[in-house]
Amino acid sequence: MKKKTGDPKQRLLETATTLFYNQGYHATGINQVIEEAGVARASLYLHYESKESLLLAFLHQRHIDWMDGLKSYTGEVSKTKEKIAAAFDFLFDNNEKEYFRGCAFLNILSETTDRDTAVLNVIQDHKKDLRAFLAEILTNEKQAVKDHVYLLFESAIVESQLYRNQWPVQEAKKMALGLL
Amino acid sequence: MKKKTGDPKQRLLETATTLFYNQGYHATGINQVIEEAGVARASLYLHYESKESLLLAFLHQRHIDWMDGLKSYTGEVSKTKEKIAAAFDFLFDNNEKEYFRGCAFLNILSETTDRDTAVLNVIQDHKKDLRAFLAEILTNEKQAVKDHVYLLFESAIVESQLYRNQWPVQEAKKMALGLL
DNA sequence: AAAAAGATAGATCGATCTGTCTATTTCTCC
DNA sequence: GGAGAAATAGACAGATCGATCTATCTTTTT
Repeated sequence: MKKKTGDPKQRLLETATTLFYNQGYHATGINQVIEEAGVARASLYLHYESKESLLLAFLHQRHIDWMDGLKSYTGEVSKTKEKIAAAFDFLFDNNEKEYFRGCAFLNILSETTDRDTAVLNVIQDHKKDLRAFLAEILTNEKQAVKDHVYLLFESAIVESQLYRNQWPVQEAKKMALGLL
Repeated sequence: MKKKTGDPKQRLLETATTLFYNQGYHATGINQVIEEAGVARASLYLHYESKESLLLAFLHQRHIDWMDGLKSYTGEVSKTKEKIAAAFDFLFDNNEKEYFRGCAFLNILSETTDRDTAVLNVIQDHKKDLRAFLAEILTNEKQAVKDHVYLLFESAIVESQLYRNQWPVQEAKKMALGLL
């Protein structure tokens, strides 16, 4: 029993976020979640009907928070190139803050089969939103450039997680800016 | 009990490959492995000292097989551009054969924490080998181009898994060839 | 103050988990 | 055919899994 601030539902979501993100979904047991959230077992099932619904709640909240973070970075500047640069800087800072744990959605994707359609949909929707957001910044660019920047952005996330190093973010940033 | 061809050790590795790759490491239990391999429980621990060592054997074999497959594609042609095109074609065909299950190494990476140093090392070594292999094909190109192609190659894998669609492979292929 | 809702601890469920062990059978090789 | 290795089935251990349930306590609302 650790946390004690906020209401139980909020603490469960926060704890699940930390655990699912840092050790994975299947590697995290419900017992650990309730223990670290300081919440009774029955309270979990009062607010979430199953472990999977807790996962969905986590992904949903993560999408909001992550996109908000990204928007706060790109919103600080006005030019297209600056916004793209800011987007990569967001990845850079995230890596520092979250110890190169990579993309929460892609990580869960790896644990997901085609049968988990609800989970798969949330993940795909998140990436579609991200892709649309980048495309809007690049509104005056050709579709090929929009796609290209998106693909570099994605590999920056994955590869920095893989190598536990910022070089993919910095390289991908240079390449993306070079396309504009 | 399903498989019955080949020796038990081989069947265990084949079954573990299928299961770890398609449903994930933590989602796969040892019981399912031995049941589908048609092998006694004791036989598993005769050949592999733990579940993790079976995972390491899977990753090791997968590295060999996957790189062999890649080399057989690029070995068919002689020009640099053709080899890069062939590398992306390999991804394309892999997606068809393996139902967009993506990169075995990146999938396991998502289930791996910093404490699993043995697993993490195998994954990083695989990607280093891949990167070196692409760099060798691009031996006459600048380092920035080598890195760029590598990053596009990686996102082609990840994004086609995400969308269950070949467009990222085809787009990344065009972009990579456009750099040369 | 009474009623309703929220939260608690903890027992319990059946299933599954990784790993060990024994005892028996099958195979290989000389 | 005989010795030794390999493989087998299956019991077993001890822990954990996700989920349900009861019964009690606390908080909020009216």
